[in-house]
Amino acid sequence: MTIAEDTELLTVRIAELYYDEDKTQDEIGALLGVTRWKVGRLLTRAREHGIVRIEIVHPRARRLGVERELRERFGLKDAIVIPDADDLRSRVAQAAADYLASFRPVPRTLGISWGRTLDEVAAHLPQGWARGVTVVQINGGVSLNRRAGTASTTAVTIAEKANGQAVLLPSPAILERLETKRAIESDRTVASVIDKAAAASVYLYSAGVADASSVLVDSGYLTTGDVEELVRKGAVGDVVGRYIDANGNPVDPGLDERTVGLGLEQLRATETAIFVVAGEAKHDIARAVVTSGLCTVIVTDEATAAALLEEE
Amino acid sequence: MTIAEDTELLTVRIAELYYDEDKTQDEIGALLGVTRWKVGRLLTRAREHGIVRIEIVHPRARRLGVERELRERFGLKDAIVIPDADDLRSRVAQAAADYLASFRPVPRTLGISWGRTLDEVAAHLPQGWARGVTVVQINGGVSLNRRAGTASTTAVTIAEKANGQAVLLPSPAILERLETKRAIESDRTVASVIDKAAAASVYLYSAGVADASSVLVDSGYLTTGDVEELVRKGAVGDVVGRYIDANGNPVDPGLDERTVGLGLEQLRATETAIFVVAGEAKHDIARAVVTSGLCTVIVTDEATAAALLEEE
DNA sequence: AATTAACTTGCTCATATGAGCAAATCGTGC
DNA sequence: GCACGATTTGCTCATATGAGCAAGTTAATT
Repeated sequence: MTIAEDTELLTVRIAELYYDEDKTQDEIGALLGVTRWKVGRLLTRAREHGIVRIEIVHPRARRLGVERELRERFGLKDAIVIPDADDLRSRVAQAAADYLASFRPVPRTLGISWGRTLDEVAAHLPQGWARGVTVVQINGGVSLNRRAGTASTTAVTIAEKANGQAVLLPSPAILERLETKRAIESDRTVASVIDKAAAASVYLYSAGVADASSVLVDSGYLTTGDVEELVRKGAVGDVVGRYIDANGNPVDPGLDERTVGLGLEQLRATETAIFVVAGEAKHDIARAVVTSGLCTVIVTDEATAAALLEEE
Repeated sequence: MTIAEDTELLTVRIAELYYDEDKTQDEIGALLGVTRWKVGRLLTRAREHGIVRIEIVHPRARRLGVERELRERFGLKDAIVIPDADDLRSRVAQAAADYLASFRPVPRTLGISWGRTLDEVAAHLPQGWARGVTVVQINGGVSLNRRAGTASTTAVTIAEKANGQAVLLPSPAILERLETKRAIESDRTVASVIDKAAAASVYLYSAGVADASSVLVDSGYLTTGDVEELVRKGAVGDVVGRYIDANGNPVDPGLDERTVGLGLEQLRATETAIFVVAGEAKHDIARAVVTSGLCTVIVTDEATAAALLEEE
C-alpha cells in the first residue's frame, strides 16, 4: 500500500521532529495539528516503508533477522551472520572467534580442521578465551612441501590462548594407497588422536572450494588435474579434507577412503559442528554443507546467507 | 569518553536486539544478563556515539538541526535546509515551493525576482497553492535578446497556480543612463508596479554569481568585461539585479543607481524576505546576503548551510 | 440509492521508557 | 591505607507509547 503524497510529506516532517529533534509524539501532534495517535501510526509506517532507516554501524554488528531465517529454514542450532563489508573473511573470522569464546558450556575438547579461515579465527581469539580446552585436529594435514606446521599452528594457537593443550594429528591428509591409510590409522599415536577427535564436544571447521586454489592442491596432496576430475564428478568443495557434491556426499568414495580423519557421518552425528564460511566463491560448498546437515551452527556473511536463503 | 571494548560489544548486541528484533529493554536485559536500566543507558550511548544511526531517507527530508543553528546564528525568522543530494537545485526549489505554499498568513502580494532558480520554484509549486495572490516583479528584466518573457513567465506561473494575477515590471533591468532610468521610473505604468512591489508582504528571490554565467550577462545587460570589473571591485554576486560585495553593499553605486526595481534597503526593511540559494558556487553570495540582513528566511542545501556556519 | 467491506480515527488501558536520586563502586592522589 | 571526587548502579516515579477496540468514513459493488 502506497502512502498518499501529502500524508507522506507529513510523515517526513513527523519523522524529523521525532528522530532528529527528540520531540515527543504529543508535542509533534500539537505542532502539526494531528492527534498523537496519528503521529505514532505514521511513525510506524515511516519505519516500515523505509523512510526512517535505522542502521547499526559497527565492525561487530550482526544480522539477527537473517540469522533467525537461517536457523528456521535449515534447522540449525545457531547462525551468525555479519553485514556485508570490505574485509569479509576477517569479519567472519572475528564473529566465529566471538561465538566460540562465548560458547557455553565451554567445550572440554574442541575438534578443528585447518586452513586459511581457521587460521584467522585462531588469530582473532582473545588470549584466555577459555581455561583449559584440549584442541584436537580432526583431519590430517602435515604440509608436504610448504612451511611445515601451517596446519598445526592453528591448533596450537587456539589451545594456547585457552591455556589448554593441542593434540596434533601426525598424518598426511590423503594417502596414495588404501593400505597405507589403514596402516597409519592403526598406529597407536594416530589412533589415539582420532579417538580423541571423535570424542570432541564441539567441532569447528571451514570448507574449501573445488578448484586449483584449494589448500589440498597447494599442499601437494592433489594435482590441479585431480581437482578438475573431481569437479567433473560433481565436487563443489571440500570439508575436513573430503570432497563432496551438492548433496553432501563424497564425490569419489575411493579418495574418501584414503583420507585420514573424522568421517562426514561422524560430523553429521555430532551435537555441535560450527561451520565458518565467507565469500562468494564458497556459496556452493556452503549450500552443500548446510543442506546436507554437516553443521549445526553456521558463521558467515550476509551475501552467503542470502544465497542460501534465496529460492527454494 | 570512549566506551570500553567489552561494553561496546554488549552495546552492539543490545542495539541489534532493540532496533532489529523489536525486543523490549526488559527482555534484552534478561537475555544478556544486565538490568533494563543499563540496557536503556547503553542504547542512549549507542545513539550518541553513532553506533546506531537513524536516517530519514526521502526527497523532501530536511535538516532541522542545521536550520535551528542558522536561525540562531543569523537571527533569521526561518531557515529551510535540505540534505545533500544529487539534484540540489531542484530539491531546494521544491523546498522553497513547499515553504511558500504553507506560509501563513497567505501573502496578499508576493514580490519576486527572476532567474533560473525562481523558475524552478515556480515549476514546483502545486496548482492551487493559494487562492488569489498578486505576484509582482520586484526588479526589471525584460530580456533584451533571448526568448522574451523568460522573466515574466515566472511571475505568471506563480500567479496562475495561485489563481491570482501577475503584475509585470515593463522595464529593462539596468539602463545605460541615469536620466533614462529616472524617466522610466516616473512613467505611470512602471511607477505603479514599483509601488505595488514596495508594498508586498512577502518577497521571494534568489541570487546570481558574479561571473560570466550571470543571467544579466546572458540577457545582454552587462558584458563579461563589466562583470570582471565588478569582481575586481569586490562583487560576490547579484541580488535583485544589484551587485554586492561581501558586506552586502553595492559595489558600484553608479551602476546600482541605474538598476530598476526595489532597492536593497527596502528589501532589508521588509518583514519577510525569502532567499533561495543552492550550490557551491553561491556560497559567497549566500554569506553576503545572510550576514548583511538581506533576508529573513533562507532556503538552501546542507553544504551551503555548513559553509555559512563554519568558522568564527 | 443501498449495502457491504475495508480503512481510518479517537480513545482506554497496560506497558515500556527516561529523568532523577541515593547508595555503591571505582580510581586517584596524598 | 585512606579519603575524596567521579562514575556507575539500582531504583521510584512520572511520562511516553503501542495494542486493541468501537465508532465513524470511505469506497466499491450491486
